[in-house]
Amino acid sequence: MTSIPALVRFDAYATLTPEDVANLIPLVGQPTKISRGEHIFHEGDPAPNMALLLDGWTASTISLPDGGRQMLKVHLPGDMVGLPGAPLDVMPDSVVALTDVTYSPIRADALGRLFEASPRVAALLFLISQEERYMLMDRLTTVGRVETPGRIAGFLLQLHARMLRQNPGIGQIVRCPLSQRDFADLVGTSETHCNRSIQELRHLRLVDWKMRQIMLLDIDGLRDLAMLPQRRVRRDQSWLPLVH
Amino acid sequence: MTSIPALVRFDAYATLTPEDVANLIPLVGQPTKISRGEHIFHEGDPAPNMALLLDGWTASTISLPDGGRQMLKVHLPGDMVGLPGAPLDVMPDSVVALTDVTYSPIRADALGRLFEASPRVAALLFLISQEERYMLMDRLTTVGRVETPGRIAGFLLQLHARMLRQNPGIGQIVRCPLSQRDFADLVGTSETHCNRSIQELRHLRLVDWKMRQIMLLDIDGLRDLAMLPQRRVRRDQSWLPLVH
DNA sequence: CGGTGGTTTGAACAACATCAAGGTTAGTGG
DNA sequence: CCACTAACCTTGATGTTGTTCAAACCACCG
Repeated sequence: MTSIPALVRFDAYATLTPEDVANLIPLVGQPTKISRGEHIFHEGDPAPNMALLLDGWTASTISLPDGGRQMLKVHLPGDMVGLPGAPLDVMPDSVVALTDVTYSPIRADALGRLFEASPRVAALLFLISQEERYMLMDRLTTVGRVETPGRIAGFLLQLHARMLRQNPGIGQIVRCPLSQRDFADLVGTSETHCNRSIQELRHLRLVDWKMRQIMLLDIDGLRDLAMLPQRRVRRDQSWLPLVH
Repeated sequence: MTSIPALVRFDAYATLTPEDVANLIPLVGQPTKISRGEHIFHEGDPAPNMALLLDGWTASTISLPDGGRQMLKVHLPGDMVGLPGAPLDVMPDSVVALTDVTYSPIRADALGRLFEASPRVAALLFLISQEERYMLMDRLTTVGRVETPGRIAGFLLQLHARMLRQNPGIGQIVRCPLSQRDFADLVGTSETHCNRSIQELRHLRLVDWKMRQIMLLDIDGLRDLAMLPQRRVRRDQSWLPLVH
């Protein structure tokens, strides 16, 4: 593990060398602070608009003309936001702060120089992007094929696994700034039905859910409901380019 | 546009130079043929297992213990499959041939050499991965927040846009080897309800759908139903590394 | 003490799943 | 050309899951 918490995602597959870290430093710009509820960018803003989250939580959302909103992902410190907009003319999603947030903008030309300076870090960025893809695939699967309690279980497990990787020792407790309204937007259901599904999870003794503190009482039971296997990352990526 | 059809995805953002093409050639192995219904790989197979689709259509699916199945994406020639499994120990999804198929395996070590040999092509690969992400985000949004006819509309529009990019001149006709059962698996609904939703699209004069030939009669109407904007890729990616 | 944001409940209604059957089409072998 | 099969499409009936709207409840905060 590197000593820089914001780079946790990069050393999931290989220990970052001092050279790797030196190559990553120019990527991130001046830290910026925003308050809960403010946006890093809105859907429709000119692309690219990328950032590295340093502190706090954000959420990526897409809004619909009928007032509906799909929450695609919540981001933790160390996550990068705005990357899916890189190929496009305008950003496809909005990123809103769920807490007070500190982030660093990422400039596209700095990204270009990173690819040139370090094939190895570029390959790590490739792996991180593929991670985002399978996590989206898992969420599409539960939202498409599983009933609401299972969708909630699936999201909770995915979030818990991510929090564990970045902060081992949280145990089975998920502390997060998400309201039941937010959970409904995450799993694609109404606030009312989300509330009743949470009560069902409580009644099955799978979770102890009070306000914004969720204790996972029966991880295997939650996994059965979500109907998805646990994903395990493979740390030996022997194909990765070596440091020059 | 390069003259090699299987590399269409790569020159969406910048014209591939002869050097770029030369760097991509070693990536792909011996072409392999399989028949409709056969798999390139199964979920649970050891990772990585990557390939470049040369001819025919495939689909990526995740199966659930209850017998359900979510279809995540259909792949066209030029698409790469198996990339989301790269960070993992086992493949998260299966890729099955929807037609007779020709593909080339992609070896991980060849991928590593590509990152070293060409920062520019590596950056193109980064952009392609982000494209896959926003397409998944759009699908998660329609499946989560839109009713079945709109989900079908959204998938059709996305597929049509992809087919147009790789083969301009198909007009408004989508010829594809997908049954209504497959469409149900794609949009997360039952075969019965999918059939009734297709009839609704027909009745609204949005599509002319017969067997495996679908004519999009009213693209704007379909877009209204799907409630998603058209995504436009930005070809001027001035941050891309230049050829050495 | 009156907001405000969040959670919980009820009741009526719409969307969707499930099961079962019938119909249609394309393909195959005689 | 016809009989037969398999895959696919279509329809009906019934029950469940989820939505919508409205209101009550609760904790926290200025």
